[in-house]
Order: sequence, then structure tokens, then C-alpha cells
Amino acid sequence: MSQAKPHCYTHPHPAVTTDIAVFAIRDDALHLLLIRRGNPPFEGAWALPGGFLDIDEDLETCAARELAEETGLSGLYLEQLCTFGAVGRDPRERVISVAYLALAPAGERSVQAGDDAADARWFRLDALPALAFDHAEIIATAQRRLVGKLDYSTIAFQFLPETFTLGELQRVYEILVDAEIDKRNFRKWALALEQIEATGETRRHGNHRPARLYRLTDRERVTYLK
Amino acid sequence: MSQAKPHCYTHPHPAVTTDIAVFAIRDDALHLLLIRRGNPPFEGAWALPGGFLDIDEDLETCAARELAEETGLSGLYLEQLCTFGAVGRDPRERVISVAYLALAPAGERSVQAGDDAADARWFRLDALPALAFDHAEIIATAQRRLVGKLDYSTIAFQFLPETFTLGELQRVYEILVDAEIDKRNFRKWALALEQIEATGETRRHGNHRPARLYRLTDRERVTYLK
DNA sequence: TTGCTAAGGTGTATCCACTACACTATGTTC
DNA sequence: GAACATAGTGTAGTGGATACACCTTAGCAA
Repeated sequence: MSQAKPHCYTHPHPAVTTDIAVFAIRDDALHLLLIRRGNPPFEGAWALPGGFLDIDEDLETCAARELAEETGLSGLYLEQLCTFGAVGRDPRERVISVAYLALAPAGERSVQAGDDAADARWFRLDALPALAFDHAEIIATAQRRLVGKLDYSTIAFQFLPETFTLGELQRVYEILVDAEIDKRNFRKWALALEQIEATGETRRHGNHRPARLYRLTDRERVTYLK
Repeated sequence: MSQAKPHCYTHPHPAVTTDIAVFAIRDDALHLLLIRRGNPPFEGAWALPGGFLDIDEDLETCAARELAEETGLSGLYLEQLCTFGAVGRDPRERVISVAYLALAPAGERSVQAGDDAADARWFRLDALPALAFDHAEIIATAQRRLVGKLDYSTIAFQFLPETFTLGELQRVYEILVDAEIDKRNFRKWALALEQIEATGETRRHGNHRPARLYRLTDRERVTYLK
């Protein structure tokens, strides 16, 4: 390999993309955000939002940009998931995709398709349509990561808006682990983490006693427990 | 974006490489395998083994191939770590590097530099030389991953040869967590995992009672605990 | 052959974190 | 003011992690 010429003259380069698996909790169920492809290949099929890396942008910047362009969402929690690069995963050319995991807080303004996405919609994770490329595999990996991080990090708090009740927090965990949790034990655990604090406010909602509101002590941060 | 022409005609592609952080335990200390670069940039500097992805090979295949070419090691435990793609991390051109974590069992035959590596050597992790590119950052990430997986997986068993004693296993853990561990508690824990079985053989080593040998029940597999 | 050396191998009591479990409090609505 | 619905609270029990000390068995040297 010559040291004068860039490597690109001696070997063909693959394309690099990012794909983003955005989860949110809506209507008491875990949902995933998909876009309908406006261009071939897989035109008309549902897929993860994402797209090609610009030659002078960082990977995470690319993921955030593609997400904003195709779905209108921005400012979400975003973490790198895994890189998928099987030969033949894209019929056009060799494509290496750096997958990201993103979580949207409840109450997020609804999504709007943009750029080369013909549509953008939330799907219940247990009722996904057929997916383009190897996106089903990416989603499975993302879900494993999400559930795996539940009990040693505060990642699940990213599903909540700035202030929330302990009942809402518990509901998030119940949906994610798909099981009922004892209320007293959960509250004891959540408060012992020392990651949340009462705002002093309460929220009235329905014909019952109002709930105390809490916020993260360290907003914009996923911390690791133990 | 046209659907007829490949994307490579409309946008420049970055180069894609793999880099491999290979750990091993030698002389009662955690070591890392580095190569001395035989070509610019950073010619003569120490760096992780790794190199450019061939256009028709899978990512993990590339990592295994580069590792074998540059250091002579093959058949190691290999897992994808993280992808590094900061603009400017390589002075030649835009390079996206998919980093891998590898573990070499004790007693591994010694390494030999090959391909465009001028040298290949094990370094104590607490005495690394200056490193090329962003490899110091990759190594820090790899070490965090390794230590983080210790107590919910059997990843540390990959540091041992096919058969080993409980004392050797304990020593691996002590080096990795950099602390002494109670012998009785450790043995209770290790046997309760149901991941190892006695071979029935013993090993004489020094002027003391011989130790029972064990092997993994499920060789070639890192399992997740709890 | 004896005894010194050095690692191999074993059990029990304590502590702490997680679990199971039921009732009162306080708003709204009719 | 009664019915409703979620908010909010404490204690006893259990099981897994921790702390801790002595005997066993081979090599080696005197």
C-alpha cells in the first residue's frame, strides 16, 4: 500500500450509513418509529430511519440529522448500538450501517415524514410490518440492549418527560419487562437510587388523589447503578 | 438521489477499517497486543492491529484476517466493541473504524509480526507506549467493556486454556478486578455457575498438593449469568 | 524419614438486599 | 355524602453474598 496516495485509489470503499431504532411508550405499549421508503430499493416498504454518512460529519451527528430530516424528531437520547456490515445486506452496493438506539419521551410531538421518507409512523413493537434490509435484526438487537440495560442503568427514565409521577415510572418498567411490579417495592427501589427528586408539585389526573411529581436530579444523563 | 446509479457516484465514501484490542493475562498482569506500524501515517508508532475492510468480506472476518496477518494469532474469542468515526481521526482520509475486543488464552504461542506490521508485542496495560490515531480511546472503551462484563458473563473464562485449575481462574478474576478475592467464596461462586466441570485429572505444579483440573461445559461460548 | 514449604481444598454464621403482602389517604364525580 | 380510582405507606421473611481458619497433600532439603 502506497503512503502517498489515499487508500481510496487502491481499494473500493463501502458506503456508510446510520440507522436509528427509536423506541417510545405510547398507549401503554412499547412502540418503534418506522418510515416508509420513498425510493428504491424496497420502495414503499417500512424501514428504520437513517441514511448515508456525509464525508465530513460525525457518526452520531449523522444519526441525529437523518432522524430529524426523516421524522422531525430531535434532541432524543441516542446511543450507538452495533454496526451491521454483512456482505449483501444492501442490494445496491456494499453498505456498512452503524445502528443507533434512541428513546423518545412520552408526550413527544407527533412525527412527520420528511426528506425521502414517504411516511413516518409509530408501530407497536409486537405488531411490526415487514421490514426492509436487515432492519428486523437491528431492531431485535436494539430491544435486547434496551431490556438488558434496565436493571443496571437509568436508561428507562429517558421514556419520561421532564417531570413525572412514580406511577408513570412504574408503568414504564412494567411495559418494558412485560410483568406487574409490586408498588411498594418499586417505589422503595426508585427512591433509593437517589436519581430522582420531588419537585414539590403535584399533578391532578382523573377522579382520584393527585400524585407527587418527580424529576431526574441529573437530567440528560443515563447513570449506571451499583 | 437517483435510484439507477449507485450512491458512490453521488457522494464520496469513507474508508472502513477494523481495529482489534487483544487482551491476555501474562506474568500475573493484564496485557494488550500492539503492533509497530511499518507505514505512514504514524510510521514506527505503536497501534492496535487492524486494517482496511475488503469490499466483499464481513466485518468480523476482516478483524480475524487482519489479526492473523499482522500478529499470527487466530481462533480467538472476538466480539464487536464499538465504531469510531470522528472526522479527522485519520490524517489520510475519512476512516470509520469498527473496533473489536479479543481475548487470548494463557499459553498462547508467542506473536510474530507480519504484513505491514514492523513488530508485534504484548504490553502491560498499565505501561502502554504512545499510540497512533485514537487507539488510546478504543483501548479505554475495550477495558471498560471487559471489566463491565465480568460479573454478568463468563467472558473471563476466555483467558484460560482448555483445562485450568480453580486457582488459575481465581487469579484471572483478581487481576481483572485488581483486588484479592476470598478463596472459599470464589470457589463456591464458580462452581454454582454450572459452567465448568472437573476433568478428573489433576495438575502437579511446584512443591505442593496438585490441583484438580476443570473445563468449560460449553466450550467456545460466553454465557450470560442470572 | 522427617519436617518444612506452599498451594489445594473445605463449612458456617452473619448481613443485607430483594420479596411478599394490605390498608389508609385524598382527590373527582355523580 | 357516597362511590370510585389512583396515591401513598411498613414489616416480616428469605436467599444470596460476605467474612473468616484450618486441614490436606505434594515437593524438596536436611
